[in-house]
Amino acid sequence: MGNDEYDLEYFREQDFVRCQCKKCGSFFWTRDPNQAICGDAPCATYSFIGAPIFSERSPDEVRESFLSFFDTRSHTRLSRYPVVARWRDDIYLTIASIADFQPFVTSGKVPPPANPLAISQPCIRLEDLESIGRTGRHLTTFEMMGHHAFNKRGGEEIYWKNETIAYCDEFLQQLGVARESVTYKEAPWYGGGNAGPCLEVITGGLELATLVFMDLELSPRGEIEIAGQRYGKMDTYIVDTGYGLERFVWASTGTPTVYDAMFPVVITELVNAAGITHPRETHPELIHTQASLSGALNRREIAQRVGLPFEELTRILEPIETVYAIADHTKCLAFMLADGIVPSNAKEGYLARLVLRRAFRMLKSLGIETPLEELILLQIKTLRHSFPELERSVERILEIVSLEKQRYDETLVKGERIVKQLAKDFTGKAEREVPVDHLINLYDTHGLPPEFVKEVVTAMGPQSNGLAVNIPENFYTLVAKLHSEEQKVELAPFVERLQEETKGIPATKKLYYETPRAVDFTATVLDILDDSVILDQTLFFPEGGGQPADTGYLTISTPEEPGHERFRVIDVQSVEGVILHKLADGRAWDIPKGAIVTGKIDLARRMAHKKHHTATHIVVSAARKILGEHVWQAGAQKGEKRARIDIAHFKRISDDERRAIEMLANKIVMDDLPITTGFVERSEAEQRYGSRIYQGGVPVGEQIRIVRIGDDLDVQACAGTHLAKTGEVGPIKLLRIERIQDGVERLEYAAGEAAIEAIQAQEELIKEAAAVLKVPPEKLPGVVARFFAEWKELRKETERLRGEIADLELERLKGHSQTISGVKVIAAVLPEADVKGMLKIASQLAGDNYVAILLNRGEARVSAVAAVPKTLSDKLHAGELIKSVSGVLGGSGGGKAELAQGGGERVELVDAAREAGLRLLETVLREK
RNA sequence: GGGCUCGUAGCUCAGUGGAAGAGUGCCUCCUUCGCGAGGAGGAAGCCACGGGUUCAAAUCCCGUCGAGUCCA
Repeated sequence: MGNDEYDLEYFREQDFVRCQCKKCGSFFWTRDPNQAICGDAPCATYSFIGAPIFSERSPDEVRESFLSFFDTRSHTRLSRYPVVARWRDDIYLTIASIADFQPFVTSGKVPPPANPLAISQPCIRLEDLESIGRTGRHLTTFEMMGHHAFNKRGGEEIYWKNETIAYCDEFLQQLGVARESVTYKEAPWYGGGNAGPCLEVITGGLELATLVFMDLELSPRGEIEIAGQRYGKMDTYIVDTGYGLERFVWASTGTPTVYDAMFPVVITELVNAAGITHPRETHPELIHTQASLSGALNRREIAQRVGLPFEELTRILEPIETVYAIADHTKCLAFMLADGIVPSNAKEGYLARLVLRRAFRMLKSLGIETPLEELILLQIKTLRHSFPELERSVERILEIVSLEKQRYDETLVKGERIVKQLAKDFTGKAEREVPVDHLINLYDTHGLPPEFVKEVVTAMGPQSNGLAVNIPENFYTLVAKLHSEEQKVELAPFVERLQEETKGIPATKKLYYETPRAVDFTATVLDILDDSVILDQTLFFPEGGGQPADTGYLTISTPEEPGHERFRVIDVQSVEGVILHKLADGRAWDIPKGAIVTGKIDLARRMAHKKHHTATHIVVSAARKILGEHVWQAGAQKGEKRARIDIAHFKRISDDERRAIEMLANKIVMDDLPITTGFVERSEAEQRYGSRIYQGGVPVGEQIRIVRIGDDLDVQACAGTHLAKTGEVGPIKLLRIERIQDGVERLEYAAGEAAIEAIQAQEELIKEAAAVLKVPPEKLPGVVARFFAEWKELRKETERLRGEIADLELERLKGHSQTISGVKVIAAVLPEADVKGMLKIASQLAGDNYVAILLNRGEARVSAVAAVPKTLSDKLHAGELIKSVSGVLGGSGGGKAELAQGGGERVELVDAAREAGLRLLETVLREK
């Protein structure tokens, strides 16, 4: 990016000068020709602490003044998007206002909902979690106020750089910011695959806004290099501005931190609950100085500047910093949970759990008893004027947070036991310090942060035997390193090639939408690609949205020879609107280009898919009714015999809920509601139905296909084939529910004929089971329970009887002993005995100073047991003895010196094995 | 989406290839005016489930189900 990017008419007209910062060397534009530094942290300090830049404004006032400023300048005001970015597959959270329009609007594939537009978008960023509360300016949740203009090369330009800066200048002046105090700093921006020149808008040492002129995208053959990657010009160029709402509020109050400006109510509540005093009251001057310097210097440097030991400064600041962080986290959670994130061990749910657990930990560290959910509700109360929608979710938030608290407490209790056990394991060892890899392992597998491990070990006192826990500075980096080696596989080049090759081919006409009930059609062959045929139009539905492809036949028809050759269609795929029909046995090349073909789809298969697809919409809508508004489809797969959906829910679905969902789904079927489908303008659909239409994913294109059941009972953007009325689905049977990850439940169900088949199969199972027991099916549970109880009784009885038999055998065998070299020996074949019994007999014989070799004789296997009295066991190893006996039997064996077992399959050699054992005894005992 | 743990008596867990264990709780009896407590004895296990390897599997391998946790 060259310097000319910033050499703008507006700057020249307004008598700006371009200067270079004496400290950081970056270039900036200012109306003050004597300005030496860029004015940004860390080059400058905050000059507005205690001296607001303009008159005090509430968050609501700042937002309204921004939006109405752009209202009157022909921008359309948009309502906010959710903080969870469901429309994107590359990020979980909405991290900027422009994120609402990526990737399809920014790339030009989809027109913007309005142009130009203005929005105040709540965003969540968790990258700097550790800094929250400490720096005075970092927030996990902030509102990015943005005005955006989407320009297309060759089209009419909405506006570009000059207007953007003029708007900014004017807006700041309207608020009362002095013209000369504003600096525009050049700061090339890149991120998320895009890049472009950018100006940071700074006053009072604080960056209030960022004006990005996005016109580059990642491109391997691009001419511009930024941070080691190559970028090329985009087909579009976009004004992407971000005005930090919280920064404006802060600048208007001049409080020590942005938290004091944004969360006065929550902070007061927390300070009281913790029984501390805000250091603003106890150390007003210190706080003023430290706040002013906080953008420019680190904690150690500030301590030096104010003449306090580092530890002393930390002691004063730490409690209030924790309060700040809790205030921040409660707002973050209010948005996350209200927008439907379900805490989980994976995906966006994990991020919610991360924040929840940090909040729990911080509350505990301050000794605050107030439940977290109450603090979140307090946040919602203070936010309700701007975001009334948060209040709708209060009940669910209460339940989720208290459930999470319970889970958190459980892992801590469990963690404490694990750590104590670990400490015990170390008592015998020479090491007096827990190795780092142990700490990493505890965190990775059990979620126990090293600080917690240290706490527990310290609390053990003398019991820990002086065990030390030293936490390395870079602990979390080490954890990250552990995971960094997992690399992802690249997008298959195959798909890219297909995209390349289908570029010149017109999109296939989709007859399956136009004539949904048709079975056959005629079409012209446009091209052949690999194993696939491309037609000008088709009835074959390509795989997509969890619905498998249609199958069927293509038949070549020439006027002379109608229907002379038939080809099986085994798969159908859509590549950028071009539909590929894959033929069996690679026979696509047997069809000439330009040929007229007739196609016929497998109707039974298509009907089964339709039923399962419509059933999917019905089940999701039923689940939403029964479980709550947060239920969100996380994935789906339809088939001929069954279908499944994954939905977000914060606890296991109970049997009662399962039955209620099944019943409601079938009621929707019985109500025989009409299903309407049709293409609608994207922005119109979004405005009318909200983001719930994207349950099944976000389609590309200006027009999206909307499928509605009844009177908006369920509305989704969906490309699949559907029935005309819910009654056609037939019965819906929930087959099973499994939890595929924490917070995500998978429902499996069958619809139509498949449902009946599933019910019949279940019936058959019960019938078969009942037939075995010769009882009527309804008696099954009772009888099975009784049988199981009886089986356990009998097992115990057998055990007892075996013991008795062993005792009897013991006495009998003693009468059959022989003496070898002065040692009493019993070697016997006990045809009926079991291994356990033989072990018992043998060990008792050994207790009475006999050497025992016992063999049983099963149908296919001989088991052998040997026992040697303790006094002899150093001379004669029972394991060795049994090895030689078992060797004869074609097997092996082993065990302890006093008791061993083995066996083999040569049943006919039992007696030979016994003899072999005796011979070995003779040899060994003679040597003794 | 990927990684790592775990599933054994009602509960908490040991056992890592050769006879299923401990602590705690439970039951009975003894001691005591009674309670707390102490002593003696006892009951309690499909070692999650299904395969495989082996003479032998709670233990090793594969799969299923259930749970925990970290990372993107």
